Amino acid sequence: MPKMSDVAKKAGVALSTVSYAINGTRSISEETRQRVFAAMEELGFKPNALARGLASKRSHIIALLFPVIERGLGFTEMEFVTNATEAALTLGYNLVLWSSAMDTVELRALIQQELVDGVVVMEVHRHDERVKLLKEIGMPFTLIGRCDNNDGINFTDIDFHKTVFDAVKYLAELGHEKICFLNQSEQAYNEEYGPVWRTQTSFEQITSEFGMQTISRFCRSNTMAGYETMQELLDSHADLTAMVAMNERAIPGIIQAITDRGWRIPDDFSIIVIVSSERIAEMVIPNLTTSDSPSSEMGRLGVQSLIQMLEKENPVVQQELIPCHLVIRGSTAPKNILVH
Amino acid sequence: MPKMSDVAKKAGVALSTVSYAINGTRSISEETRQRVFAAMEELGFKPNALARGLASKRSHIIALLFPVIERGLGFTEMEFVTNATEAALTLGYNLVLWSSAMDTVELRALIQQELVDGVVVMEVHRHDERVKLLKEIGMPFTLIGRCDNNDGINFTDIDFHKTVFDAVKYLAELGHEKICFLNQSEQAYNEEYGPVWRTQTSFEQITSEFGMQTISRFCRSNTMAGYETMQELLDSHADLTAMVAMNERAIPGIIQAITDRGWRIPDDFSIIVIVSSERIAEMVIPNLTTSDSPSSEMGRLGVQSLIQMLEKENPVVQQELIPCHLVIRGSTAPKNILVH
DNA sequence: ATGAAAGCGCTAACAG
DNA sequence: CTGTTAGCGCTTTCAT
Repeated sequence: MPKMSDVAKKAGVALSTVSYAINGTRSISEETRQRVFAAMEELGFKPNALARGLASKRSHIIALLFPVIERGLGFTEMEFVTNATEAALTLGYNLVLWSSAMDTVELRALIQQELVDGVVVMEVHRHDERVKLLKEIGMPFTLIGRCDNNDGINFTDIDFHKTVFDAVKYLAELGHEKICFLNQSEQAYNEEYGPVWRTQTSFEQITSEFGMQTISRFCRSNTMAGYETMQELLDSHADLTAMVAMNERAIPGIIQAITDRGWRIPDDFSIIVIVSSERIAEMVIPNLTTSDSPSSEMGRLGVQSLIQMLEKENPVVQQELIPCHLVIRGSTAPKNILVH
Repeated sequence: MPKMSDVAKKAGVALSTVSYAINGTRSISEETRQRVFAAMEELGFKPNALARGLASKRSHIIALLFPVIERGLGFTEMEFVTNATEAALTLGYNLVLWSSAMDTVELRALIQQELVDGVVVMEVHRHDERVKLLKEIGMPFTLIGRCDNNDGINFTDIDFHKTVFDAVKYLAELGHEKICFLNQSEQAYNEEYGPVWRTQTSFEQITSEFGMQTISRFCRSNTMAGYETMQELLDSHADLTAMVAMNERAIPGIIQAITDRGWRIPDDFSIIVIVSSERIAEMVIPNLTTSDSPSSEMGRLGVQSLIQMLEKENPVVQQELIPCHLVIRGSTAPKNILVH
């Protein structure tokens, strides 16, 4: 592998000149620039990342604290990770994966290796130990999600309030008067996991603004839980005609419970799945009306935001709230005037 | 951040002694070892990854060439990535993500940065340019999947033949005589993408061994393609009673096409989805009989295999073939003796 | 069993 | 505009 000194020799310049030519850190006469690049080309030279990082104290590596599989998700995270990787690579960074389930001790140990320049944090909770740690250490970071107090903190999050609002509004316009919200697990809510906590809060507020009764349920993320929760729900509220759900894995159970009652979707019951994706929508027939998660965009933005704070001399605090995108498909319809 | 010289000073030993104590690269008296570790503890010292890598020429970073979203990608890949990350971290390595869609020029450029010690390659094709490149450069690598010629190459792959065999055998035992295979896209087959190519070949061979007619279809990975392909298929073969499918995203369309004919699953038609997962199985009611992909295991094994070849002085070539695990659920039943 | 010192391949003062 | 050189924080030979 050729090194910088080889390039310098071949170009007939000092080693540092090659470095400056590559990094553009100081002005260089066009002529020597040409010669240096020609020499690099000829030798197939690529700077050694480790040496560069050690000398400059910038590794050009960022870490992604990404979720282990457990909660309801899948596609959306994958999309997120794909786009984050792509964005990082495009900007000349490498993305390493760290588990979001890591405790603060493990996290601190990894950070102290000084391998990464910054961290993108997924699965953020309202009060997040990891965020506290990153702040304390002084490691640059950006959140996918947000905490309770976000002063001076970069984040990219879904606009859950607008997402819930749009869904409820759409159902209300279809004539539905009793709308239920089916959230993820109560445990996630108690842990104040952002998406679960925010959507719950927003739904309560929004239904009250609409003058509606607030009906909601927590539900673990699997088919059986969806079935049972939905059974219980319809037993308690026989006049329910619509639902907003944020629990992809419970969907088949929910649909089954509705079908078992002899009701049809969307004629007798409408359902919108929020923070979802086209792929989930198409897994079911009729295709689901969903509010699609802006995962790809967030992956890109999160990384870009982190990198700008690493590279700009005085970075601005970026706090982006991106709404989900409502896509109307086959699982929603005007309220059936015939009562069930 | 404390450095090694600080530890050495505090412990009253030479800098190199600290290094040897940490790496165990040469014997050290128990007493000094104690002192060194006490000093490290006290200072909260962690070796700098970049410096260590530069000096030792081993970064303890490996790259994962992982797929962009396009093919059937989803849960299984996510599981794979999660476990690979976990395994790497456990063994003291960091995993960086590189896109599997990268061409050989980009790949070469990244490799020449000498950031990574080895590469785990996903989405392997029978004749894979990237594999050729890695060999040529002399970069250690392991495949998730395999090529046509695997002499001396480490790989971890699914045992597609056994997977197809088990599925066909199970259906045959249920009395089904005409069984179709629904594969992924013809394009993937023409590109000789491992899973698509191998399952196709195996299915042809196995049905012929069973004395069955070989009926198969390629199908793009979306609901509509599934619907149309299934329509055409049932038009051509009205006496078909069972199917093996390796195309998760086409499933809803397939089911719809069956239902549209007035047939019920599994009474009138049985279906097994291979190289799938419990999560997919549960997305549909009745829950699908699937042959689950050993993604987690492969993620772990792939990484372990790569790391052993990086660390052992004379590594053995590891070539693992892992079968999918048939889980019988609600989409398969004995052949209905009443013809359709 | 331990120490001294020469790099690893770069970046970034410092000097002209 | 360019060259010289002192590190970055480790590993690893070479001594002792």
